[in-house]
Amino acid sequence: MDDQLSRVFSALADPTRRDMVARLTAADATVNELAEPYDVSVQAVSKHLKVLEEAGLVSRSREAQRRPVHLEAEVFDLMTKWIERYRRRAEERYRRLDDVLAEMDTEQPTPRPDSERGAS
Amino acid sequence: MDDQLSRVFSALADPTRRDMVARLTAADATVNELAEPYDVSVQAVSKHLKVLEEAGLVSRSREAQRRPVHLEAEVFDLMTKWIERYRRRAEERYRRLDDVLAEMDTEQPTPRPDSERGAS
DNA sequence: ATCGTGTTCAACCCCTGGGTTGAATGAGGG
DNA sequence: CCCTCATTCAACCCAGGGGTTGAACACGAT
Repeated sequence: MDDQLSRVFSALADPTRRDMVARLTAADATVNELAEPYDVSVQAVSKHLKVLEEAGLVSRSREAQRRPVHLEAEVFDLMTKWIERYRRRAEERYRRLDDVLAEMDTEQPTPRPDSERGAS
Repeated sequence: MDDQLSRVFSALADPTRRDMVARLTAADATVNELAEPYDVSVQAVSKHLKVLEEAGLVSRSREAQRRPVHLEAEVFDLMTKWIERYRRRAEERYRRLDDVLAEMDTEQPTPRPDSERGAS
């Protein structure tokens, strides 16, 4: 778990953390406020927040003794970009496949113009 | 790890699996083909595929001895929907915040019309 | 200085995840 | 029928994740 994208996906793989993110879209909150609905210890929630913070999904300021948690929406774009990029490719491929299938009604051999690759 | 959203996020939290998905947008592939670039055993890759399959990201048909792996792009929408939903809320909140800040130049008390919640 | 509240650190437990190797199964091809 | 290739199952190892409890730390209030 080193790159940011891994951290973000991993952070959101946990239902509790997703719920926290969901709640933070409504308003900033403190650790204790966030912990209240779940029946786990405050420390556990603090750990969850650490994960979200290291993923860049959340930031914390200091305000008296409290450390309000604030959602950072920009990181969502990182995921969206990754997802859209490959979904687009996949769909494009299906489009090509349709073309191929359409051609197969008329022509025969249809070689394999195997396309470019891309890593994460 | 029970619900599908968790499985999808969790599946994509692994760089190797993301890379497989990326490569599968170009063309279907067999387990061995997929395993080739990585220096892990074929069994390990087979396990990765199982994870992707259980997340619904991938399907496998049978073609002679081979079991070509095929990307299922629809599941991406599940994530996109979740992400967009909460990003939208977050942005809307910022918009409201701007309004509040603008009002603070003129008025004083500004109560807290705390908004609705939503779970995963 | 002291207390109380909010938050985090530390040590520990247990279970899952990703990796390994070795053997089993499936499905043509000789 | 037997061999070979592709894939999966099984057993195991080790690191890390999520949970716990108990102590420490950081402030504000008294």
